[in-house]
Amino acid sequence: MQSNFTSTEENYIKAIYHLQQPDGSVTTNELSAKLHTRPATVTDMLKKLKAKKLLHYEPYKVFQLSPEGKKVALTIIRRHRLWEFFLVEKLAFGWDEVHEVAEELEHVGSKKLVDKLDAFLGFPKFDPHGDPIPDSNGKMSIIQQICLTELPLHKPAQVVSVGSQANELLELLSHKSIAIGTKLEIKKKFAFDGSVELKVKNLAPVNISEQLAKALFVKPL
Amino acid sequence: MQSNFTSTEENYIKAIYHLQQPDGSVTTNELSAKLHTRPATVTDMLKKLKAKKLLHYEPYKVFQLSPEGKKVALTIIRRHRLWEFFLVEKLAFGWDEVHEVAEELEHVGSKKLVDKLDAFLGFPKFDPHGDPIPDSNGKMSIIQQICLTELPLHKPAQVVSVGSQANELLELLSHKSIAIGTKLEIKKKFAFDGSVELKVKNLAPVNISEQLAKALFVKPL
DNA sequence: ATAATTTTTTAGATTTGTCTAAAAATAATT
DNA sequence: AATTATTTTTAGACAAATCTAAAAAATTAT
Repeated sequence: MQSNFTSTEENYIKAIYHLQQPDGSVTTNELSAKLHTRPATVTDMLKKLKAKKLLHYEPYKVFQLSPEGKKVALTIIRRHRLWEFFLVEKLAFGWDEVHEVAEELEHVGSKKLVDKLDAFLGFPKFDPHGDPIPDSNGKMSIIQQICLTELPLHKPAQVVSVGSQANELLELLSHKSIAIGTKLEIKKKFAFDGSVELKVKNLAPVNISEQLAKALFVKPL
Repeated sequence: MQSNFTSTEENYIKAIYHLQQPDGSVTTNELSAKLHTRPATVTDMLKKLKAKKLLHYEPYKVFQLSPEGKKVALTIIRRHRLWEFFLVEKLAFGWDEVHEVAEELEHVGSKKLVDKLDAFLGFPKFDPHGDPIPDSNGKMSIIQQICLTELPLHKPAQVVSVGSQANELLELLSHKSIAIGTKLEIKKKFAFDGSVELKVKNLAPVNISEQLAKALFVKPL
């Protein structure tokens, strides 16, 4: 009864899931870019995933996961986010250095392991990046979060997630002393370049670029 | 600076290490049997490991790990035993059901992960089967343990390790209520079949076969 | 609507880890 | 010592995941 897909297949499934969120479909080129493989390689895998009934796919058309594929994706995401939580909460990793390691741990498939880990961690609902952790049935909590660019001036809010796990982003955030849970408010918006001036309690105001603001998601308080 | 061997290579290295203990050398057939692959397949891998300077090997001769190979083996064994400890102590796995899962986790190579896990667990010296855990330099504690077959009559002793992790063995031990740490003594030895009668405090005497006695290692108290 | 461009797929090759069958080397027997 | 048996290696093939180069389909532009 254990899933039994290769790590490679799992990586494709996960990538398709993320690209098709919330309800769209995905193209060969998008997936090829995300996984850093050539389009020809992607095509081969699409045929394999279709044969395993995980994917709705017809040649030259856009594609999306089947319900079974989506279920598999959620179990992989569950494993990934539980391990991230473990690494930060128990092993004292920085929240910006867990992604690569979790990327490996997520492919250990034992359901018993994952469920016991979940229990050991106290059934956490969100990972250290603020992303929801699916439970053993694939259900996730939804956070009402908005992009920092949509936060009104002077409205207190708390950072709940970041738009990607790119190292460059995480490095910049740590440099600016911004992390999940940081409470902040916007003091000023600059129309010229879209940059905004943030105020975090006890810290000097910082100016962040529009790109960075777009990668931050907050919950108004 | 991360090792960077494939899981398959790591499995060969580990198997060679165990077969060559304490100082002997290994044959193609032995390794083939241990890994359930054909001798021809083993030969291919031996050439690859030799090319990577992990193995002393000449065609048609017995072989053994080079010092570098041994170092790699010890890091794999370290990972395996730390994860076994984690699974039993933190996730409440039975000590007889952790082997397969640890077999997967051991291939996650991040040194930082392993060292932080080690610290989280309190730098344990022995895994749940009583086997010593190498430290981050590859050093292991040695236990002065003897085989149960060598334990004198009426000498109290404590089980410290088992000869293999075969499921059949672990099942039998759990049926007989014998585990690592169990204190026992031998009440009688039967010359006819080598079986022995054991007494564990608060339990009725049990008779165990010679095969089983050979798989149990104890520390006289 | 036809031509040009982009996207996607097909075809053929490569690497890793495996296999079977046959050949070569070593070990055991008579 | 010569023959037989066993062990090990070589040779050739296959599946998985990747690549490059070329062909086919779809999209965009003129």
